[in-house]
Amino acid sequence: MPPSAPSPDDVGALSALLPGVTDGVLPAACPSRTVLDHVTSKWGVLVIIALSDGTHRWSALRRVVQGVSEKMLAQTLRTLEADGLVHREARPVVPPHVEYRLTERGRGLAEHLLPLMGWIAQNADDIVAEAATR
Amino acid sequence: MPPSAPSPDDVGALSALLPGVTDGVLPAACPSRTVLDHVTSKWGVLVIIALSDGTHRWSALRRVVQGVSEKMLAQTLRTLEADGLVHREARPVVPPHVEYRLTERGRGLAEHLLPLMGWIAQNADDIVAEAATR
DNA sequence: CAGCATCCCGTACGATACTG
DNA sequence: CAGTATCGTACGGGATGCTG
Repeated sequence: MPPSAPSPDDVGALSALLPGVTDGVLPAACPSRTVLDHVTSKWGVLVIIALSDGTHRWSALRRVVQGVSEKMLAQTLRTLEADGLVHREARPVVPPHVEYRLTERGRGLAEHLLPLMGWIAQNADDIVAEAATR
Repeated sequence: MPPSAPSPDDVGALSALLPGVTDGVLPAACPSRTVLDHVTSKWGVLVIIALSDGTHRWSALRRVVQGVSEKMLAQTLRTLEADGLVHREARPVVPPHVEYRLTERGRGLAEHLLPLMGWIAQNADDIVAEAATR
């Protein structure tokens, strides 16, 4: 298969929609894919959403993000922390008191996730109702 | 919001950020969670992004969304189709010719995913570089 | 070309128990 | 209170082969 085959279809307008981001293709092994996987991990979006209104303690996060296990909450927070999206602050008191909040970078991301969540919440009822009929 | 209101951290300002969406909690079993799971499934975001610049054939999608297997591409497309986000059109010719495009609803969703992808693409290098040092 | 069926494996995930 | 440690399983998801 000749790599020079100029097909007007496969080199779409993606590059125009995501300027400087793609050359008409979404590469498998690239930093964007890694970050996307972290963010769209099972609990990533929900944790970031939960933190977008300010600082929360571990126990508060467990209550807000309903259904998350201790293990997964910890793992998700570790990943987001390593990515510089979440800041962890532990106060050396007894009993322990640990707070989590978004970093500057995390807030930048949340600015995109909040509208997305809003859209989903507005359309979810219609979508699942429709999907149930098939 | 009146400052006199005793907001003890667990009833956060989430409700204000996502008006009418949450009462300070992100419920486990609800339509929003279902749709979120569909969209943030491993290939959901990428397929929608790939379709945001117009109609694409099956084979084109496989080329654009690099790394996706036939099975997962099919499964993702079925789910998105059932959710009314993607439209499938098969032309009864030999050999088969099947086209996919976003529905109106799907375009509404893409309007939120594109900026998100843009942000990720811009920040991914820094994030991955930083995360590697830990 | 577009895709389903089948097999099979790794790991993501949850439940439980334990600790600083 | 805020986690780790350990274990077991379900399921996501890849590889292959077959079909309309």
